Amino acid sequence: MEPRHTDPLDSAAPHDPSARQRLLQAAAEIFDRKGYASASVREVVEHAGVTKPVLYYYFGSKQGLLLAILETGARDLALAVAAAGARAGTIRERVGNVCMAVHTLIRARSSEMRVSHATYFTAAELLPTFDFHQLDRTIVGELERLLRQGIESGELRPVSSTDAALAILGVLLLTIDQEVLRRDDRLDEAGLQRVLDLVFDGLRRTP
Amino acid sequence: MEPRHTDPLDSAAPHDPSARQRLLQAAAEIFDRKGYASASVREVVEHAGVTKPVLYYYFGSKQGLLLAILETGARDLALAVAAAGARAGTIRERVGNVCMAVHTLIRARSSEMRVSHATYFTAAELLPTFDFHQLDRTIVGELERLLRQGIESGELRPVSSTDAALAILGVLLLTIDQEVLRRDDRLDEAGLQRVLDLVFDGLRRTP
DNA sequence: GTCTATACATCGATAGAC
DNA sequence: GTCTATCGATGTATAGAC
Repeated sequence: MEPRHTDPLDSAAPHDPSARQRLLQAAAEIFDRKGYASASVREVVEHAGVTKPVLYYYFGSKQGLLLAILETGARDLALAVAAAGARAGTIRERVGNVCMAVHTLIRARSSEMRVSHATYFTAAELLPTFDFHQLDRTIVGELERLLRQGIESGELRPVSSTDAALAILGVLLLTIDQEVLRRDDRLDEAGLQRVLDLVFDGLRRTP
Repeated sequence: MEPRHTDPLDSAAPHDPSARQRLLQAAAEIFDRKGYASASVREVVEHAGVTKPVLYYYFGSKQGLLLAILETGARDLALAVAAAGARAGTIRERVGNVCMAVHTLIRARSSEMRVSHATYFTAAELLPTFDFHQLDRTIVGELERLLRQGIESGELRPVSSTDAALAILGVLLLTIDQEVLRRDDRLDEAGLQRVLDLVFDGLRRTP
């Protein structure tokens, strides 16, 4: 009877392979709707169709369940960004690909991503030991790498690649925030592309 | 014995003028550190040096206390943005003033602002009835108004003022997120200005 | 592995005296 | 207005049977 919660990414389950996965999905939905702290494990297990000891068997604690959600989300986001940045094209296109990939992933996995986003910003003292900073560095690092390439090739102006990455990150944060908030006037992919183009082309009138 | 919590912005208190204010400050710090849902009223009143009935006398409930924090924060932020945008100068300077004002206010009142920010993103179902959307519209509206002026005067390119406002909002969100997360590499005012300049001048090399 | 039943703490909020 | 004392509900987690 090994404790399974030592590796929350392992998707195989000893007896009922679906119980663990159902718990993850149910938790994402409930944590999203009521907030992690306000959600009760009773609600989660009922929504997942299991009982409390099942949750504690797989995840060890309520926090372990949250941690598993954060880890899968961060892993998939990092993978999507790396894949999008690696595709061929101009730097502007490749940066656009990264932004679209993030946008798409958040839309596709909204509950998990909203839970991750909320956790990111809520109560450092309460947080489980999860290195959001590493995810940050991965994404910003990928942007900075692309922009530095663009500067060296002459496609972009010779500015600080760090500052440029932050400018792009701003557009990314805008998209993320809007998706997370489910704003009714939120940007679709075309709108995201328009704003991104503004950052590349500038607002100032060139004389 | 009128219930005072009908107007959370009223700063006058019947007997002990400091008790209400001390509760607001203590709550901001505790909600910031542990999260609203995880913080207990016991902790808050102890940290404020009062007893539970005092809290319920002034704010009616734990949620009423949160609401009072959100309202003062939103009011002051809206006032700061309006004042900064009204000052004379080029549009680029005035937009810069707005961003700096937001940046300054968040640094000065970090607990309140972090609590507001976390609430903004956490668990719509749990949220008190607070119209964050109105604050959003105020800030974005002010940006859009300024940018439209800049477009009409010829200082800026003839782009969509809505898209341009979103591009600037991205820089603002970047600043806010960094301050809220207390990142050690977060932008100071000079850095914020550099990123803002990049958005005005563009990343692309102009041929 | 998964169940029933429960232990045990803590929560938000209030009653009633002063 | 502010106190002490407490209520009733709910929380996470676990013991013990199977």
